Amino acid sequence: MFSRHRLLAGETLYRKGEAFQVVHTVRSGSLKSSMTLADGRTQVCGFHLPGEVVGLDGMADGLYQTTSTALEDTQTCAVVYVPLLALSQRLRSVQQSLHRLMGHEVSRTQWHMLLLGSMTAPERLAAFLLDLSRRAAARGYSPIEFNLRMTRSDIGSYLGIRAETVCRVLRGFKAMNLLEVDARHIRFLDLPAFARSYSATLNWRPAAPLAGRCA
Amino acid sequence: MFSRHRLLAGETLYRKGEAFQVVHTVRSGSLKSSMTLADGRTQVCGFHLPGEVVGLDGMADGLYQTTSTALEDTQTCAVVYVPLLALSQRLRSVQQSLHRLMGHEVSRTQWHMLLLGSMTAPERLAAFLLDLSRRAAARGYSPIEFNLRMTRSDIGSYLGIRAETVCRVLRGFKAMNLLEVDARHIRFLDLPAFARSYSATLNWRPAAPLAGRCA
DNA sequence: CGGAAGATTGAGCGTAGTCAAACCGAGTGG
DNA sequence: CCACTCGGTTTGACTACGCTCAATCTTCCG
Repeated sequence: MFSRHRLLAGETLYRKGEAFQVVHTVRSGSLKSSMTLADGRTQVCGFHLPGEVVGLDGMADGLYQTTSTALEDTQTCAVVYVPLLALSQRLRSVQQSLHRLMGHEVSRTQWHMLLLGSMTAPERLAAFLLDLSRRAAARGYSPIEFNLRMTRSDIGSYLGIRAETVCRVLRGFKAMNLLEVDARHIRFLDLPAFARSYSATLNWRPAAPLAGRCA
Repeated sequence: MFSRHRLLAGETLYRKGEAFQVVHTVRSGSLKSSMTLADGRTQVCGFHLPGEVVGLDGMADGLYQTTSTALEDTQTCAVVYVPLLALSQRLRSVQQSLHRLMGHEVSRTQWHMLLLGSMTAPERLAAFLLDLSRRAAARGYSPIEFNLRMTRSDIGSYLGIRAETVCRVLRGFKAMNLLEVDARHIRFLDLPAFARSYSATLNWRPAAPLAGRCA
């Protein structure tokens, strides 16, 4: 029912269209999941950090809808879906975890629709950074200082803006003394103030990790 | 376990923050679900037609994340969640339907992220119209001719553009002899051609309705 | 009939996109 | 150890798509 996976940066965990057999929990490293249009335009749908769950989008009709790619050396724990289903029929707690997880996936993507449909570029980037900050804190790391694991293009795609715009907006934040940016390292100079000025963008909290451990 | 609800245009089925108790299937009429930012900007997250299911976003943590509003006189069938859970533990088919439904909700919103993040205004509107066309067909109505139940503002919000842009793009389609627009009535003049020219935007298919009937 | 909400259209503007060049850092191989 | 390459990042100049604001028109109800 459980198995380990090891990926190098750039390798895929699964691809759009593959048969959905397992969901994964991230043990270390990080992933992005993305969709692609016929003409090559792609949209990053999410970034996945340790403790989080990937692959639920395959549940709709047994085929993955996105492609999941490692951003760095990454280890996951694959959980086979069919026995998980059976287990959730016997154990109410498993059923509940599974439903909460899926519910969170729904509300996370809905919240992201709000971001993509209604926010300006600086608001999007602020929401993104605050989200990463919170997720870092949730895993026991500093919320005011962390490294981005993804490229500017990935960030831009995720936020519906261009990589160049990501650069310019970061420069803007820097100029306003809101944060320090050194390549992929981010440090907030006054996180509460930053959060306050973009509080409208601060609205969503991460899901609790799947109960139970990797075998 | 089941109960009927009747709404007039503009009335809400549930509001963000309310306790999640039930999911609804739409029996007649139509609804929109939306999220709102602190400063009043809103994002329409979806439109819901007869046969479709509303309210799954409450599953994340027991509170609805969106507000669901009737676009016209509407009837729904409410299904109480707790007994539904119990039922899904006994009947594999119910469990399966529920999971597929949630999976579809995930992939629908992911697909919409792609639209909001990567497509131009005409592409978005084309995707929207083609989606409505397909859903009309799925319910046994003409895919080439139908009435919009929502305002231009709602469409714009849903697509991440302004109502004025919706008008202008519709006028553009009209000028290209792709379709006729009379207020809220849409008629495709050559649906296959239209679908072909915007095939990149055509990528998602609707969920099967929830098995079983309203008591 | 009158009022309100929605739809349409136009003019002008601004945010973010495009294109292109320079820069940087990490690997690789001579 | 340095030169070279290659992806990724940064910056600038210019453009354009879609937004804003405002006026007008239409439709729908009370």
